[in-house]
Amino acid sequence: MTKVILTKKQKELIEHVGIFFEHQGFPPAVARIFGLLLVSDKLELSFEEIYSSLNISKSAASNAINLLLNTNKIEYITKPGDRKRYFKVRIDQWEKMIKERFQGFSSYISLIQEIHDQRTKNTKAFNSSLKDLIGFLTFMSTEFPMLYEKWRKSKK
Amino acid sequence: MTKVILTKKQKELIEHVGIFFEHQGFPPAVARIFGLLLVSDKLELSFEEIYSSLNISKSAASNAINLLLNTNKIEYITKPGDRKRYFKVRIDQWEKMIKERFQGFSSYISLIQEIHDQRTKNTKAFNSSLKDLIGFLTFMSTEFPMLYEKWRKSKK
DNA sequence: TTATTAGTTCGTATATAACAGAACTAACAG
DNA sequence: CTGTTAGTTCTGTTATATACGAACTAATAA
Repeated sequence: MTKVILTKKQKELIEHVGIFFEHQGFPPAVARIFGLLLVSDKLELSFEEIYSSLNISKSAASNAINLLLNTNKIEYITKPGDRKRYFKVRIDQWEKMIKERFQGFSSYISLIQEIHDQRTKNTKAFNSSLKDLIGFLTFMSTEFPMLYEKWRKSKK
Repeated sequence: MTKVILTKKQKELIEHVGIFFEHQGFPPAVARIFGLLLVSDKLELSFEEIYSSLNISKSAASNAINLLLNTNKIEYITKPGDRKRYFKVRIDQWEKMIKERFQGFSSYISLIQEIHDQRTKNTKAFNSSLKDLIGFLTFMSTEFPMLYEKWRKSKK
């Protein structure tokens, strides 16, 4: 029972983060583990610390951790002469996550384009709204990388 | 059985659109109905046309349509001396949908802020990455409205 | 060689989402 | 009044997601 010590506030925040990530489509246990790793004072937690701190089963923890590893949300480190793995948030990957959110646009664009292309020509106003939408999303997806550069420079 | 006539290509596209909206979190039947209304030559479809064209039950259609109405994805019109309602996509609402996508950022920001504020001060690098992330998202959420204006002007 | 540790895998229970079908309701039509 | 239409609500079924717990495995330790 190598639990991580957590204040009441931290426990509440883990639930809060958990619910947030559930809304993003993660299963409850996955979302809690991610929350724990974000909130805990200790950044690198062992398998046992994770499942015992959250009162979830080993199997649930195993599956959840593997999901988080596979989607690059977390990674693990090892220590010489220690068989355990220590899991931590891949905070370095946040840029990628944000970009993925924008990437969503491009599949949105091609879907709407596909709809537009097969539509009857008789519904002019509707088709032109679709065109508008495509135009806007295309504009956004070209502007976004520039905006990103702008921010990167302003940071220095 | 007042089915809408659909080409094979249109039927396929409805499924394609359906799967896309399933990924966005809509139930299958809801996603199909939305797909049908986007793809069909006829823009305004009656209750019966919808459920019979998609081979879904009346109850499924009723619930799905109400969900789409409640979330402003569709609306309906009526015709004098005709008790039916004719449902159509609220294409005018697409701007709002995009904005909602960005609105998501602000709740993301406040969550990360909350995590950052309660963290131990001992994990400097990690905390500073969180700060970076907050800075970037804040930057994006202020720049977005400007970008939107830029597009609107360029359109005219 | 035996025990322990660090996880994984498998079978099972539980909850819930999604839909079908039938019964129902409200409005209007004849 | 009686029937019909347009849609809703209720009940039951099925499929799937999630997690538990126990058995298992592979590596190290003693």
